[in-house]
Amino acid sequence: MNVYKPKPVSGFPEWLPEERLIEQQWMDHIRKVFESYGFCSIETPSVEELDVISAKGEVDKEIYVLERLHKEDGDSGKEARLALHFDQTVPLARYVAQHFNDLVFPFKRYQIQRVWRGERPQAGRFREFYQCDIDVINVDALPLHFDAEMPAIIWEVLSGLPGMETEKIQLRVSNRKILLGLLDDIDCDQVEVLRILDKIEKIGEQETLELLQSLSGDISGFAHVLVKLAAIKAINSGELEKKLQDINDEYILSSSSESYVKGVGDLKAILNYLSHLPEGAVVADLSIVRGLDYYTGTVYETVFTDDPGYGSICSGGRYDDLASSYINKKLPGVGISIGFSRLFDRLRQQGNFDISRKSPADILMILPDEEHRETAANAARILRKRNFNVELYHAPQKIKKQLSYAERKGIPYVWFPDLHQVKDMKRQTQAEATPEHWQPEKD
RNA sequence: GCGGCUGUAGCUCAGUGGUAGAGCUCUCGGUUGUGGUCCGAGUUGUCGUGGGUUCGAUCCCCAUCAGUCGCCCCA
Repeated sequence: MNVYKPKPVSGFPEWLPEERLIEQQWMDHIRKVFESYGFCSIETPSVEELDVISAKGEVDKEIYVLERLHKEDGDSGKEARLALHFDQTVPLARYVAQHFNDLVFPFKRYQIQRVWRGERPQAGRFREFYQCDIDVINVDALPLHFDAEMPAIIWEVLSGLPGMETEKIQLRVSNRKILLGLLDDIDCDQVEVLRILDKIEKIGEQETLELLQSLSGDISGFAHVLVKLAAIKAINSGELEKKLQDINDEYILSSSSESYVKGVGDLKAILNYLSHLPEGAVVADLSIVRGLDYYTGTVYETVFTDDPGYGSICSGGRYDDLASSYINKKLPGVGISIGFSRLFDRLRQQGNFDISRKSPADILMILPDEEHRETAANAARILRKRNFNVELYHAPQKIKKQLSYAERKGIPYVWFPDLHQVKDMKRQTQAEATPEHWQPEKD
């Protein structure tokens, strides 16, 4: 016999039932918190036309395109090329533009879907993964309060996830206007400068400085100031103010830049709005700039405090006008996205999950013999009506075998319909019970 | 796309120039209807793929594919 030996497809994760059970709990929790802030749910197709994804110009992302196997040679010119979306922001922009007249603004939506990126998989990096996005989009102008609401929601979501109890995380906030404002008068490649400053935590201040000084343009004389700025971390607006002042005293920043002043002001205001969160939950970190080019103001990143190198598990920011490629309106927005799969897989590998239950069943109904099948089925029906999940064992096999089955599946209770008794597998106790009145003991 | 490491049973891995092993898992049993422990028995592999060296290769060489880590980039 020749069998095809399956191999996992790298970067396309799948979980065992016990892990999937936790994953579903996570999604339920996330949805509940999002909805508690009034966000509504939408779902967009897995694919967009390639023209939509590349509307802003060239696409340097690793995007999967879809192709029909039986496509004929002449077809290619007629059909729009389809691509799997690599984030949920571009589909959102298209969605908002398309349904503009039917939406109520500010439009607050959440979206929990898979996205695809054809990058090389690594720890915490997949080619197919879930993102949980929330965004607020408004017409013409969007209040700054929303920039502060994002981290508050995320903090509530993340700190309430099963398995996160022992994890320390930190939301880092900055504003792109701060560094960009200072770079305005300087002849340099701004994107390249930000890209280098973004690495400061990884490569250190010294190497960051050297990289900046190796750039062409007028940057080298200014590099040490930028490094000092990017190194700033502050847990509240007072500390941020002070640290900026220190640098200003020493180097006489050209803080006359309108953009710089606005960026600092917005960032301080956000920190003040978030003062109700535990200290250190959200910090200002001026090295955060984010790679995506559409962010224009506030930017977010989230890391494990003890392992920032794992990468951001939740990022986002503010954009002035995302949908300009699709509609002739000004639609500013702010959004943030939980890297669900990255976060989930880390906690899974660390063994943070209680994976004792491999089935949603609360009760295994024993089938003692064929004569008791009706009695057993009936008891199961009554219990199901009372919102218990009940599995009726499939064959009148030895009790030993049926119990072993419950044990292996992690089903916490076993019901003996002939004896009118329930066994608590964990406590190893067995007691009389009726399907109409039985209640599990509280933990 | 670039660089390092790896590729042997379902899983984790050992091993030798002369056609392979351990642990775990799994299945069954340990008589009279109550799981996890323990004991006993049993199943499992084209030693990633193709070529070369050799009397002979899973072990040496080359290529290739796949995995993995780092870079790039990002959730």
